[in-house]
Order: sequence, then structure tokens, then C-alpha cells
Amino acid sequence: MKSTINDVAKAAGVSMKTVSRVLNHEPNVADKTREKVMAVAKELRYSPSLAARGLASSKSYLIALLYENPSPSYIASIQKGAIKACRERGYHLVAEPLDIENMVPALGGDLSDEIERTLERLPVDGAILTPPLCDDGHVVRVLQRLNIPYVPVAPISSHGNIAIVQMDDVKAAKEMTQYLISLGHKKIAFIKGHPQHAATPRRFEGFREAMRKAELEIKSEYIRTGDYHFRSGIAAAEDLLNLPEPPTAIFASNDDMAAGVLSAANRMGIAVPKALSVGGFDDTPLARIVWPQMTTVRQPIEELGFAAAKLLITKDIAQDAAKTLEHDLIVRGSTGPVES
Amino acid sequence: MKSTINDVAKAAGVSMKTVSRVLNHEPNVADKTREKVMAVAKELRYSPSLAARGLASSKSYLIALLYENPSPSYIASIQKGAIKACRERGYHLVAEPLDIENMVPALGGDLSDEIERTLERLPVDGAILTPPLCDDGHVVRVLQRLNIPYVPVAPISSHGNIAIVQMDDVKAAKEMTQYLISLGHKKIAFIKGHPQHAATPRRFEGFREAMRKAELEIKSEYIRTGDYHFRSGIAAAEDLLNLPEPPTAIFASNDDMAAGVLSAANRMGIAVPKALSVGGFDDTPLARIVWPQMTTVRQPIEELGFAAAKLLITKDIAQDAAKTLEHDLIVRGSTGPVES
DNA sequence: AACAAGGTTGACAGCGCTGTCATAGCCTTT
DNA sequence: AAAGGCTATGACAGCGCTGTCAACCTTGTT
Repeated sequence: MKSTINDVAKAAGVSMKTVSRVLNHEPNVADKTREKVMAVAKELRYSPSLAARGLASSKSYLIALLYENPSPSYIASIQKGAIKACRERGYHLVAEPLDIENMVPALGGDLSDEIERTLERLPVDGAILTPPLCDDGHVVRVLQRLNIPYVPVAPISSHGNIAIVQMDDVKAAKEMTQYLISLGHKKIAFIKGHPQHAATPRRFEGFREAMRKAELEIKSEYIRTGDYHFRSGIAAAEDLLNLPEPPTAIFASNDDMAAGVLSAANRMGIAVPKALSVGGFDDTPLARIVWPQMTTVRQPIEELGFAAAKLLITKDIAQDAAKTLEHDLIVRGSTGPVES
Repeated sequence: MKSTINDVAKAAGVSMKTVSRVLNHEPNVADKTREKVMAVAKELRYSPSLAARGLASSKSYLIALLYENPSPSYIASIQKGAIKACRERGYHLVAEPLDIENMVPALGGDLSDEIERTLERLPVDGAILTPPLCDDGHVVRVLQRLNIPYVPVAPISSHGNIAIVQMDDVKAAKEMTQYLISLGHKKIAFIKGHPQHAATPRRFEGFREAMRKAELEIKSEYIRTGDYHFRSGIAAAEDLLNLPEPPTAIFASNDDMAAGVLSAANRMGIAVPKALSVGGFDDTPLARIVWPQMTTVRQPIEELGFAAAKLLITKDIAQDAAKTLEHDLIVRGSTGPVES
């Protein structure tokens, strides 16, 4: 029923080792032999046993996706990209949420211990660390101790000389701002996100750069701090729009808050985009659900997952290279030229 | 560094086999021996190698989560629950999206073939089948051929005598409808979902039962068909609210469409919940983002994942038992008593 | 023509664990 | 007291694959 490498070897008239070489794309196999083996393998519908491979080579062909309580759509996108990369090379993706509440401290250790135990049992060949885990000392230390290669996705801090994948929040925010400016807006407000997130200062920095470059004043009352939640967008927008001289455009540093702005404007009878332009960030599903649909920035989340997994698989990790992937400015209906 | 079962055996003064027995909770080990082994294992921080175990026992301690293009938050919830169950028993969860576009037909087979190859390589101990995959003939057939136990989550059709996990859509829709009726509503409209989804007729059925039981008329112009998307909710609501005698409550069969209703009402100047009550279904994150927050039904999605994984792990599959988990009616601000 | 260098192949051990079966010890029954 | 049945334990093989190393076959070189 299930064929082994031995079956293939016999059928192809070569040794098991040669079959193994072919299957692992090792060099020094004659083309003719390689073809023959490939043909036989296909014929017999052979596919190697991960367990046996793992035992013999102390590799597992498993990549772990480590995460902690992120937004479902974020993790789903990362996962999608990572799996794509895994599929190309015969790897598999094991999802390992590390949130404390789900931890079953089997033998009653501390968190580090628990993480270590989880990872020790499953000898993964690499781990993808998503925010905010990528900046968690515990996790990073455990990974280093166990000698598991890892790739942080969009970390705050540098990680010694290992490769990371990220996007350019500063540039993206700058582009959005420049787009608003290009529509004629001068009175542009900005809603910052939660102070503890890595992206928060970066997005604000992009906004500032663009304003400075265009020689526009950044009024302090136009800068609000939210927490990335819908509600904080509403609150900020209400303040902003009740100002004696309200802004003509509001750039919220994520979609949820931008949706809050839209909702507030709607209730206050302020037409979007006629009287107010609204920009978001992230291109979550929400951006297409609200009305008008939201102008926002698409993060290359899936691509980040793909890149991270690929780095792990090809072992191009110790490169000290930050791989920066491209975002997109998505223009939809929530922004328009300033009314004269 | 990494200790083996042999180390434990020596340290405990027993044979490897006895250690193995203890670790696998097998019977016929003296209590004293068991304790001794446990203590030593803990002392040495021993944790078994999945690969070796798998090779020797042809078990993998891996459960696959098979899905195809569902909503990210749905799959994330299922995954969360499933992982929780896995963690309790030392299993791991491998995510395997089966959407065709991501398939890399390595050796150029058809879809069935591709699924089979994917599953053959990774000898999982069981698979969780999420909708719509649970009703896909290809997938089910492959699983059966490979003799991989599986648990369908909320399938349309029966699956022979294997256990399934599900929720009671009929009952949930009935409860929502009865709640609206209890608020004094008599003119209640219903927006159906996409005709091909399993839940669509069930939710409608629940609505009908409640209306019939309350001896309320179901006007045919109050029944609309949508497709579960936001936009179709808007369209349906506009029709409904422009009727000579508009309904005082609209029950949309999912949150996205209900959000569309809210949006349309908002734009038409119809106050919610004063002039119109709106009910949704699913309790997606969106339900808390819209204003007013939405009255909806929380599906036990995470619990479904948990139950499915647990069934697989404990091998209680061949039971012909449908495990039906409880939903919740979540009352928020989008529904209120009918205005007299 | 003899030799070196490199490309190609196979024999074999063993990765860490569990299944099988044999054995030893103990308690019960007749 | 002998036989039978039970529990507790260990010896051993082998799961399917890959790493090591040695052997062989080319080809080009002197």
C-alpha cells in the first residue's frame, strides 16, 4: 500500500541512498539516474515519511508559527503566506499560540519552562515569531537556548545579526500623507495608535516627514492618541471635528480607528469625502465594509509570512539582513479633493 | 544536552520499555516504579522525540486542520479551540489550507492526488474538516482511503456513522426571532444568506418556526435573499425600508449583512433601535464595531474546534453521535422595543 | 600509458522509540 | 503442594530514512 524508499530503490535498480539523494535534491547524481528515480517514485506514488526522515536526519520538516493573541486576520494572513512557502519545499506549518491563558502548566513550571517544553517536544526546524512575541525576551531566549532558528516579523528592536522581515511603516504613512496633501488638504489631523506598539511611532514619523517636506504646519491640537480600537477613533474624531477650525482630513493610524472616524462623521452629519477625507492603515476586511470604502495602506502581511518561512527553510538566516517588503496605498472612496 | 529515554531508564534503574510504559500511561506498571520514573524524567527534563515515537508506533501526535478559504476569524477560532485540546494531550496542530490556488501541483496530479500526497507525507493521526471542506467528496474520499480519522465541523450532510460537531442554527435563529417578537415586533423581515451555504436554510427555518409559533404572518416581501456580504445587506435593507409598510425589525442571517442594514438605515435617517431593530448572526468582531453595537448570536466556534480535536485524540469517533454545542444570544444596542 | 582528481554509487550502521514476546514473581484455587 | 492465572518487567528487533565512508568509474593530465 504505502511504498517505502526501498521499493523505489528496487524498482529503479539503484540503492536506497541514491533514491534519497534524488529526493533531497543532492548534487552528484547522474541526470539519467535522477530521471529514472523520479519516474519510478511518481509511478509508485512514493512520498517519504516525515517521521523517519526526522529521526534519521534530526530535521523535522516542520516550521512553527509562534503567536500571541494578535488579530485573527493578521495571523491568518501570515499563516497563509508561510504555508505557501512551506508547501513549495515539502514543509509543514505547526501553529503554536503561546498565550498564557491557554498554557497548561503540566508539571507546573514557569512560562519560559512551558515554552521550552512545548518546543522541545516538537523539534521544529525553525520558528516564525510574530509581533508582539518577536520582542519577548523569554521566547527569544528559549529559542536561542534550544538552538532553533527563528525569524522575527516586524520586530521593534534589532535581533543581533539574524535576518528579519518587515515593512516600512514610515514610508507608508508618508505616502498616505502625501496623497492627502496632493488632494489639496492642508489641515490634516493624525490619530496615533497605542503607544506600546512598534508601529505607532513609525507611522507618526512618516506623517511628520511628509508634513515637513510639504512645509505644512502640524498643529498640536490635530494630533490625537488612540489605542487602535474603533472607540478611540470615534472619541478622537468627535474632538477633532468640534474644533473651531476642524481639519479637512484625518489620517488614523489603523482601519479600526478610521472606521470610528467615519462613524462619528456620519453621525455628526459631515459628508465623507466631500467635507472630510479619512485615511486608514492596514487594509483590514473592515476597510471595504464601511461606507464609503476606505482609503488605506495594504500591509504585505501574507508576503511577510512567506518571506519568513522561506528564510527559515533556505537557512539564509544569519545574514543580518532586514527584508523589507512593499506595501500599497489603496485609494477608495473615503478621500477626495478638498472643497474650496 | 537532550536526554533520551535510555538516559531516563538508566537513571531510574529500569528498562527503556518500562519508561515507555510510564510515559504512555500504559497499565501494568507498579505505582512505585511509575513514580520513580516520573521523578527521574522530570529531573532530566526529558521529553520524547515525536519523530522517533512516530516512526516506531506509526502515530504522529499531529492533528491536521483542513480548511479552504473561510473567513479568517472563523478559522482562527476553530484553530484556537483545537490547539487547546491538542495541548492537553501533547498533540500538535498542523494547519493545512487546501485551496486550489495555493496548491503546488509538484508532479502535476489532479486535486485529489494533491490532497492525498499532502496527507500521505504527513501521517497525521486525525483531521478536522471545516466547512465547506466537510462536504467535499474529494477530500472525504482521500481521508477514507488513507484511513485517517476525521471529524467534520458543521457539515451539511450526514457522514455515515462517524461523529460530527455542530451547532443548532435552527434553534439559534428561532431564539433571535422570539427575542424580537418579545420586544413587541410583528413586522419582522428576514434576509437569507447565500443559498449554497449549509446554514442558510437552517437559519431561515428557525425564523419560520418562531413566526409560526407566535402566529405571525410571514409576508413574502419581507423575505430577501442576500449572499452574506455587507453589500447585499445594504441592498436588501433599502428595498425593505422603502416598502409602503416597512418592517420594524430586520433579522439578517449574518453580521456582515446586518451591518449593511445598519449602514443603510443610518443613511436613510432611520434611527436604530428606535425606529428599527436589527439582529445579526455570528458575533464577528464587526458586531462590536458598528454603532449601535449589534444584537447577534454567538456561535460556539472555538468550542467546536476543541470538541473536534478532542474527539480525534480520544478516538471517540465511530459513535454516530452529533455533538451539538450551545450558542448564545448576545443582546446589544441594535434591538429595542417597538415604538408605539 | 600511468596517474590524479573529481563525479557517482552503494553498504551499513543507527537515529529514539515502541511492539512483541519471553520471563520472573506472586497470588489464588483445587 | 501443585497447577493455573495474573501482574510486572525486560530483551530485542525494527520502524524508514540519512550520514559516513569506501569503492568505483570517468575524464583529463603529464
